[in-house]
Amino acid sequence: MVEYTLQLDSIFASLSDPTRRDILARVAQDELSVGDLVKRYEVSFAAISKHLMVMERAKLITKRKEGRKQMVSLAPDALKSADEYLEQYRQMWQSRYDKLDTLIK
Amino acid sequence: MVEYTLQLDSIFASLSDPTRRDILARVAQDELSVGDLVKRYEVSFAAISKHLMVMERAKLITKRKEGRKQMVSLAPDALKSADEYLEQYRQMWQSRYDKLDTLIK
DNA sequence: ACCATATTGACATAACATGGTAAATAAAAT
DNA sequence: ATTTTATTTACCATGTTATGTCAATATGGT
Repeated sequence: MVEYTLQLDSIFASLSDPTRRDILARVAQDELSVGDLVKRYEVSFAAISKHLMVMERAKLITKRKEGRKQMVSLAPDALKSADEYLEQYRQMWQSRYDKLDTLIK
Repeated sequence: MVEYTLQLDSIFASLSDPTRRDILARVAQDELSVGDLVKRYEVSFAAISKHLMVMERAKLITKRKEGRKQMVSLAPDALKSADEYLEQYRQMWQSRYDKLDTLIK
């Protein structure tokens, strides 16, 4: 069986690393260069560059050349498919809460 | 930096595997034994058992002993923290759409 | 007690992830 | 043209994951 959604594999794999989630949160606020990001972590330039590649493959971020810098920002609709995936389950626990609500009243 | 949310690490890591997502979808529908699940995939009993352990650690599923079987079901609130995580970003792309909407009108 | 069924544990292995250093590339500044 | 700055690649070590086989354990049926 197993769905055909390779997209989700890479998105969720990206999100499973705390450094990458942190990077995502930062670039969602401001566009930042790779070097800007490196300054905020204890790891090497190369390590961050690799995290960014993982995130770019998952289409969570986009890069834009600006002179010799690479500016990183949140991709439009970055987390949309992840969200759509959760949607189905959201309805389940929502309805569970609704039932609880009803019981309470 | 880097958040303290180890919970999210294991949830997203769990979801990054298509077999595990598929298992989740199945047990969200019905409670199934480990053996029932094994029948649906081409991999070994042990492999499925391990996938289930990963998902159990992430608190996505729960197991319940019934005789010599282990019945697997979706954990209550399984994906809630993942959903809460996405929530912040949801607002971002939502507002982007709203702006687009405004432009169109 | 014995056998069949269901599941996990131990161990092996191949693949992949992560992170380091150093070399390579690219663009800007001098 | 050379140097400096920004970033990526290549290469290496280590750790983790996915999966397999086979042994061990647990439960239920006869």
